[in-house]
Amino acid sequence: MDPAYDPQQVEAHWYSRWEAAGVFRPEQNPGGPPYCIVIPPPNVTGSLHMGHALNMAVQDALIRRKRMQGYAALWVPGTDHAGIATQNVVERQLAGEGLTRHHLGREAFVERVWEWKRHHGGRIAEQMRRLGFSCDWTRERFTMDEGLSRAVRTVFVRLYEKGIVYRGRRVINWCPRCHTALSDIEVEHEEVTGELVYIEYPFTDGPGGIEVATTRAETMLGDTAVAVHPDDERYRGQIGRTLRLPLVGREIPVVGDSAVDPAFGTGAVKVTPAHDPADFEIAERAGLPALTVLDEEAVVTAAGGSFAGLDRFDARTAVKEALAAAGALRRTEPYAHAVGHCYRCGTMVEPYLSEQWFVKVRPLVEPAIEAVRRGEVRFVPTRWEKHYLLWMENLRDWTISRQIWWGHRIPAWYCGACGEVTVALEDPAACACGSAALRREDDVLDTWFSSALWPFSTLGWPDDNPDLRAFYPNAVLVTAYDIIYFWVARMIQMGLHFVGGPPFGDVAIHGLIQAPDKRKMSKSLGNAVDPLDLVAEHGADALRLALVLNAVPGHDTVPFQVEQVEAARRFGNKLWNAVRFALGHTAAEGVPPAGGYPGDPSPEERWILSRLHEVAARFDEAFDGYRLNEAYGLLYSFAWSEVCDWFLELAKAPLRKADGGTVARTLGVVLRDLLALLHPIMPFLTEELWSHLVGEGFVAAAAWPNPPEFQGPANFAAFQETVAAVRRFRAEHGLPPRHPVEVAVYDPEGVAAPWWQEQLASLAAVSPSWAASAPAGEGHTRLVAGPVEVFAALSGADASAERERLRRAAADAEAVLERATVKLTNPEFRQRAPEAVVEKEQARAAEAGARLEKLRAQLRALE
RNA sequence: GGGCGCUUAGCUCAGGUGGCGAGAGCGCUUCCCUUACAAGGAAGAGGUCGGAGGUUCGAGUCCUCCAGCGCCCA
Repeated sequence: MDPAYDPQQVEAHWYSRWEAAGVFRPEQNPGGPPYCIVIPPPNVTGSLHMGHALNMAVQDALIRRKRMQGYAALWVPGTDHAGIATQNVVERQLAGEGLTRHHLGREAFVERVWEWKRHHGGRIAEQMRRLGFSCDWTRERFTMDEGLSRAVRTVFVRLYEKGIVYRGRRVINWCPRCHTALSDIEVEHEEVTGELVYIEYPFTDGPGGIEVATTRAETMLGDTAVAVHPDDERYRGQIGRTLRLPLVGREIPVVGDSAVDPAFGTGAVKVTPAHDPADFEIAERAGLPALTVLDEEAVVTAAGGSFAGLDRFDARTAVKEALAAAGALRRTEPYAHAVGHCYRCGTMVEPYLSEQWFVKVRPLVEPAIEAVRRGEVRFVPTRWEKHYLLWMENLRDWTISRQIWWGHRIPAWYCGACGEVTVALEDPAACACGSAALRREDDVLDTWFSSALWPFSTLGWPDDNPDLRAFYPNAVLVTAYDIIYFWVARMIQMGLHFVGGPPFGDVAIHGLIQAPDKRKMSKSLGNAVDPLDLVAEHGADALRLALVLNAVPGHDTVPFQVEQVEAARRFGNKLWNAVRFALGHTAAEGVPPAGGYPGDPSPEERWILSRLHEVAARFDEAFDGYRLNEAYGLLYSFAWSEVCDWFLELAKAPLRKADGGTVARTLGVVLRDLLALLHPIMPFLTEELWSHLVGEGFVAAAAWPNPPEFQGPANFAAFQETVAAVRRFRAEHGLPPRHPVEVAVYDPEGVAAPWWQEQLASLAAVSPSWAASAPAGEGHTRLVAGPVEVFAALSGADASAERERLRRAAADAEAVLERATVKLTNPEFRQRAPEAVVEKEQARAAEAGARLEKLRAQLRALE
């Protein structure tokens, strides 16, 4: 083995070996209970970003551990077709050739997208392999696959038949750049400072008028009424009167509607039914016409008279100027409000009246709320449950049609003869009326509609099959909180409705990656780090460990710094070298892939074995609660601060001897278990080290460690403190680390054991004599290590520095004693605090008191 | 306007159900190339736990209010 860990070299060859051996398939553990995770499918257009890396690192850790625990573990990979995003990508490509999709026509364009997908759609899968994610690629899925498309179509048809999917004409969110409708949650609201414009609409039948306020002045061209609250005394008498719309000249009525907020603006609102969802509802109630004045491009239509042809923003300026010229513009004031933007392209969304397909959410939502309330689906951490419920309870119908070409085309046909709509699983040849003049719906479905089916469509639904039976419901869904609404909520709805049970038991939520500038990491903000760059430099293992260590459950953000990845890589180097050290001593007898714990371990071995048992147990507990940061933090410090810093050092002395007992074996077994415990998060390095240390099978397919309980030696802490005391003595006196110091150990309580002698020589570079009583006289000082005292010769050390050290130590002991005494002299503390706490405080006081006494005695001796 | 999260060492952050004598990584200081590792080891410095009240024998941890930062929803 090389003296240094090289991630590139280690990570080059394992993935293909695992895959070839079928390790990632659930068939690996044929008898095991099923455990399934479906991946939140990334966009087929996308490349792996840090958020994916974290999300998938968590899933891989879960799945690899379950696999080692004997489960038939299945992680289904795949991508979604990302309708709008993918179409945008290919359209951009076409634009480079001076073409639009309309030049090609629908069929050729869709074929072009498929071609793009064949060439570039596999990128993210390659990146996932590079990161070591153990998906079952033989079950890879794509939302546009034949099978998944059939699932989509089946769901659509069945929901239509139940009246849950319907077609309707209303104001929806429209992206004028993508030329499509968007659902409510695909609109991102951004606070902007705009302008509230006050316009006077004069009465037609007398003097005066009504002043209205709006941020979108151009929409006044499409006003068909002014609405006021029926109880608003200012306007009560005006309802039923008629106003003349400035610039346009149209006569419009004043109507009463209780949806109007009397506190907003002047309390009178202009009603533009075709360009505002709330106005549309008012218009429906009042029987008002809707006039479309902005077209699909957000350009003023012919209905806008002289403003026709102007872009919405130019129109806004022009209308305001015209109003001012006409004397109708009363005033303007700055106004901060949230404006919707397209989540795919960032363009300002325009409310737009059009015919769309919707999902009626009420019937689906109720069972989905119940499933969470009853605990059939559990959010981890639980606080996300509140978000979920709040959202579900206030849901509006979901707009599912998209005016694009790439996606699942809606299976609806309109009859040219009778006008009937036919929705069917199989393409119909004719309408029920007998006419063959059928025209298929042009629109496709929201990509999220197909994503909602992912937990079962990937398993072969609607066909009954062994995968669906074994792996539905999935065990857990791992996702960032930002797609709870987009995805999680809808999966629960669809799973309950179509498969009869919730799609998963647990929903493990993690945060979003935060860049060092404290903002969300994103390409558009320019603060993104490419995970593949980090992998190239530090290795996938280091990246994975760093991400998971920093993902604290319950936090919105996962802070990311390159330094953390570097630290994780150094941890890898530490492990590498620990194994390298062990190999020199374990090679002869080998380390078995499981078991092999010593029957008669030395005290040092018992110590590390007892710790191994405790750490493994605590690791499992934290891990099972999805507290992976805690679980791996535990392993990190155990590996570094206990195994390497102490046990490896303790092993050296026995290993130097001809008969080292079972130390080599214990070292091998402890490291082996450590590798297995770390494997789910650092798959490559642990596999490489396993091949050197164990040399048999894959750790990826090894049994999960279950180290037996051992009783560690009493007073191991006193030993560590004794070593530390000697080291500190040298450091404080400026003596080199192994500078000879003559010491005598006084151990009145008899806590020291025979093995101390050898280990003090090895770790502290001293060969103590054992004093029967506290040595008196000058020329030495006294180091207090709990119940043990070390008398160190002062030759070569500065007595005044030593006095200073003793004074500081005494002050420290005094402070501790003081704090403890205050508590203990409080009768209420003794009475009310639990006994264990009181005892602990007493012990602390006793220890500090004894220490103080010894230090003072020594101080007197040196003065 | 409603809801949520955050504020702990120079920096970035951990600290389930209150017992903390407050931890980690990075950075900093001193010593050490001791044959696992200098990507390292040993020893150390560094904190009125955002502010003010309250509950409690005891508050970084629970409650109220305030300030600042961030996110979501309307």
